[in-house]
Amino acid sequence: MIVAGVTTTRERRTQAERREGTIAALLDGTVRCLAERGYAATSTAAVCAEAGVSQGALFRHFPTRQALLVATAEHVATRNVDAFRATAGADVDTVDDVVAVLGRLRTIVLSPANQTWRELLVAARSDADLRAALVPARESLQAQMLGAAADLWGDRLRDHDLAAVLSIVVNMLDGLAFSALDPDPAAAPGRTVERALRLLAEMIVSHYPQEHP
Amino acid sequence: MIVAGVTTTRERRTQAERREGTIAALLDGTVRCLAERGYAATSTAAVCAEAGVSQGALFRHFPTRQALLVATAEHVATRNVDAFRATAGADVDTVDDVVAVLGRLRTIVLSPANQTWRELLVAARSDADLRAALVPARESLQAQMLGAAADLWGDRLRDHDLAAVLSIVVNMLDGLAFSALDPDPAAAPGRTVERALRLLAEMIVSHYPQEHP
DNA sequence: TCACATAGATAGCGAGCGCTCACTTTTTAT
DNA sequence: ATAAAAAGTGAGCGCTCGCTATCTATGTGA
Repeated sequence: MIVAGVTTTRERRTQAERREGTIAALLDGTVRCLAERGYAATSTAAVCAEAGVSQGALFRHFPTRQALLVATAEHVATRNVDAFRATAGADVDTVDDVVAVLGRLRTIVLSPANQTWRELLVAARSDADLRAALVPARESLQAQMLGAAADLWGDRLRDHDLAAVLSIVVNMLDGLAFSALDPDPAAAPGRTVERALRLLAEMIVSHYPQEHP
Repeated sequence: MIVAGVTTTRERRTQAERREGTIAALLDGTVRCLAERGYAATSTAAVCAEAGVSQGALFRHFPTRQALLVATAEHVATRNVDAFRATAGADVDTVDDVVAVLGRLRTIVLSPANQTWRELLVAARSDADLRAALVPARESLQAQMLGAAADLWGDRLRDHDLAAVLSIVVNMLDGLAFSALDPDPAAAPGRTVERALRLLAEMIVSHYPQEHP
């Protein structure tokens, strides 16, 4: 005990603040574990070590490991949409514009938050409960990405093509991220990826409705 | 013991035949486990149950679980190339031709053999040894797919665009397969995938070098 | 035929997993 | 001030995992 008037360095927090703090630490720890070590190595013990809390604290707030993972999925889903929206507002007039946008989208897709989301998607394939829990987050994510794509290309592509272009772009970038065997990005021989992205940009721009000069 | 002349139902096999038989059973069992239950649930016990052999038999032929998985990866890599090559030889003159080819490629990508390969790719991301072991198979796979693509589009696309188109197509199909949350394929709302594939086909055909009539 | 090498089966070990429980510490309500 | 409630701790339980040791069955070469 400390003499009155000289407070300890430990700050006083309400129960709600403590609760939110450790939950946030657990979610962040889970994201880091999933992105760095993968789904299988994301044990409750590993998450707790990363978050700096005890296992008892984890199981106070999440009844099961899967509940923690589902909460993490919803956590990163919102982050991913925000990052995706941030790319909107750029120009997409020329091929070079589109190449720049695709490059920025690529770095977003390779980010830890997206890596986490992908890890959970794969795990959900063999886990019916996780799969069901991921569906809502996934649908809202897709809807919001479509909205962001409309901001980008809304006056360049008709609605009919918008969703299709979005599907091509994000699935290709996801496919690249999934099957990247080299830890270093852009280590592919001959810069195939760069050429593929430029070709895709050319294809997209050439499908803009013709303007009559 | 049975009287001479009346052989038992059990056939007599050489040691080499027994060996190859159980190894083949183990590899097939591993493929089935990976495709149906996923990487984490592909335990040595599960594989042995699927293959109908004992754990002792498994560890006689494969010193470790990872060795079994690496062998399985090389096993399916060759299968995948064969399936991919089989799509070559079709026409790709019209948009409808290309749509048909993309549809066939899509079913190949969704096959169990490819699902297995994808499961191993993801696991390799957080397992340096598995990753290193997968690199050769992956490179030969890419090279052979490029060869098959040349058979398909060799006289329609110049070399410069060939690898780029291949990258777009297979990465998009892989991305679709990776992030498919619905067990039923083509259950997406509004047939977005079909429209995306058709748009991609249109884009590819419209990038054929112009012929002067 | 028979000693030997190879193939396969079975029991079980140590480690790590998800999770529980008895307990202490901190905040809140009276 | 004090009792109740909530948050957080850490030892440990039951279980499954990859893997080993020991044993039996089967084919091989002399």
